[in-house]
Amino acid sequence: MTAPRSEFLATVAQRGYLHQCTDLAALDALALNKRIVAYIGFDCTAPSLHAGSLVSIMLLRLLQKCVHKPIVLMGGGTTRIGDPSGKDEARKLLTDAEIAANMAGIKDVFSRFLKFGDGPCDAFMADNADWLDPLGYIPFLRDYGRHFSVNRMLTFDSVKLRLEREQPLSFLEFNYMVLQAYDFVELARRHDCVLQMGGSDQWGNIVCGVELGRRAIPRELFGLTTPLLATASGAKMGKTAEGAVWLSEKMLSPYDYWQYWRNTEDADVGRFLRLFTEIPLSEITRLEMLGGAEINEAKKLLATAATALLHGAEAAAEAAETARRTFEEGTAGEALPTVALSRAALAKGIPAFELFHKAGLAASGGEARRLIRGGGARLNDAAVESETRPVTLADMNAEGVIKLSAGRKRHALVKVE
RNA sequence: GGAGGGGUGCCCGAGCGGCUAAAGGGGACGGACUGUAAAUCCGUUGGCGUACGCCUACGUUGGUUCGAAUCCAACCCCCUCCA
Repeated sequence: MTAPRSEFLATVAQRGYLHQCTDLAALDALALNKRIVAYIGFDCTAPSLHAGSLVSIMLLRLLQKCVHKPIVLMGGGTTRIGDPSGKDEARKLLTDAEIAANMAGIKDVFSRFLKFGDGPCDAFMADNADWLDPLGYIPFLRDYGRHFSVNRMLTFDSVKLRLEREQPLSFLEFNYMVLQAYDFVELARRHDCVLQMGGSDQWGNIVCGVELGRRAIPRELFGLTTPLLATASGAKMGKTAEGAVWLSEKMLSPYDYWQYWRNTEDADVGRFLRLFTEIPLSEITRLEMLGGAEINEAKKLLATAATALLHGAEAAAEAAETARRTFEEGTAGEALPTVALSRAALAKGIPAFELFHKAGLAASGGEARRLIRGGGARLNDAAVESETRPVTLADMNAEGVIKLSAGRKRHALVKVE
């Protein structure tokens, strides 16, 4: 088909958000003529979202910028079942209190990216527990369950994967698809929502909703998915050694968030700039042409722009400055993780391995010892020779700080409290 | 309900009475090389102790044995085939 003409879909296509769409031409025509309402659903399985959800978040933000109306659907009800898509095993069931707490954390993330309110394009947050909870199960099955062919359901990847791997799929999980489809219909009825978006792993669930809309309302609904992101070398987005790249500063500092983007692989820079920043496309085209070491400039822009969207321009600038001081000047910046020790403890001297452990640069004393033995530990930029070398007040520099490094990238500061 | 197979470290997976904190691979971390990239090569990879060492660990609980991840019993869970 020809390129989309609506501002929203044209941008979606140009910036790399588009994977599949149920009917791109018809949706484009709709988006061209009127304000559309679209939603993406989010699980409440963790107290925050992580970088893996960022494509979806940015997509809702883009929708709003194009003067359409985004709905963020919290899966307060469906989280009680657990989405089997892409998973080998059922996840453990969360309590209602955990779900409520997680929901609060996720709301906080969205408040950074979307404008909420009562205006025509203001974002709006829905919770499917509102309609799933009061729903009696038997009437539900009578009205909607009959529209689902098990044969058809078995052909969807999410189900097929489990069956092929001979992993059990409980009847409860099997229901997830039906409930998510029903969410779409309910949002269409209540809020005139015509489009559901999501990651490509949600395609089956989304198509189910579109089909249910046609049969049960009936009404033409649309689905659009984003590509499932992996780095150029195949690693999953949003995961690092320490775990997920969380979008909450309580779980991942702005500095570490900045570092995550700064360490993007060369081959991903252009793609990530398009998806995770709002830098104009013409500028991105120029940036991704940079070769060799120059591409590092593009990575810094990516890191600062992405961090500014989430944590604000000030925190992003501070992270950038700390990184500049740490890596380019070889000194230390304010945003590095810090441990405070009592003057008395330092006066007495602390074995180096213990200090590295305390500073969070090693998970255990043993790991710290191995780090030192392997030559990866540095104190004020000088290699630590002995595992038990006492670290004392005499090691403090002029600013009263001791800088610890594990490898070239991980640093921490020790201060006297 | 019957007959088989299986549950091992972050993950996969070998081991099937002592030499086993447990092969191999993946991942991760550190080093070299670089550009805070990728690829490659090298090293490390349960906890605690400076150290001979101690503690914890092979689904759970007991048992046999000088000694068990390895043998026995019961229980829990998973898979396959049959009814």
